[in-house]
Amino acid sequence: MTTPVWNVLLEDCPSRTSLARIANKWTAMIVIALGDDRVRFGELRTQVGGISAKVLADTLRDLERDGIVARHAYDQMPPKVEYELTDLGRTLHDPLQALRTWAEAHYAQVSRAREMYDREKSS
Amino acid sequence: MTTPVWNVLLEDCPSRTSLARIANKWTAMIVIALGDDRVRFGELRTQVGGISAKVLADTLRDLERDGIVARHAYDQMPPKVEYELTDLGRTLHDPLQALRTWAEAHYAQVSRAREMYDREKSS
DNA sequence: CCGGATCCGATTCGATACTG
DNA sequence: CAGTATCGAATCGGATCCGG
Repeated sequence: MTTPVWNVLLEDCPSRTSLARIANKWTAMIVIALGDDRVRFGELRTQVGGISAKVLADTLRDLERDGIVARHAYDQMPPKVEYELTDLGRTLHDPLQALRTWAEAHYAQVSRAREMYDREKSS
Repeated sequence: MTTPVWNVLLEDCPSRTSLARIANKWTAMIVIALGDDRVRFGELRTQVGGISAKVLADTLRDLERDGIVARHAYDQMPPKVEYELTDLGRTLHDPLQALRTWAEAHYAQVSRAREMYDREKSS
């Protein structure tokens, strides 16, 4: 059995679909917010500030489809649904947390670069 | 002097703009393709398979504005423009390469999860 | 309370044509 | 060669209404 070697830089490489899923700000925020916990939909909605119910539901469905998130629906009224990372999803936590750390740690520098760029271009 | 602490999970935190820039498939592919080299526009275009000239130019401009990429334009005819990562951009290489590695390494598992999900949902 | 369904505007993306 | 301009197509994202 041969194991194909994927390369996301190649135009039609299917692995690009999984890069597209994880290299996404909503995915990053949701995976970070989930961490090691089981989190209810509404709680997730408050933890990921400003996300709409639609985007949260859509992204969670995509992540569930890709085996990154597990959905636990209780048969109750009112409904109660919890989400958590699968084993596969947990392997994503550190890489995405690294992106989050980068974004926060270097924001000041990025912001200064933007101001400088905009000042130069307007002159 | 106080150093503000950013948190991308907060709705109006400005650091979210920098997360949005880096948690993006085109950004990831371009930063990976640049690596430690100076690369011409056209070469970059072939290395990042399937990217259109418009998207490549737009993304490079955004990355230049954020101080992640440096642009070197030679005053020649025909034109010659090279791009390379800045020091800031180089700090992004490993985190984004980690995403690329994840996407390639786990694609098979993701693909199986998708097939299973789709089979269950259609029944 | 947790979504699904729908509509709609905004943004992204891609193909084509063009220019210095 | 390295873009820009323009134009649709497609995707993303938010608001609203609805249903269990």
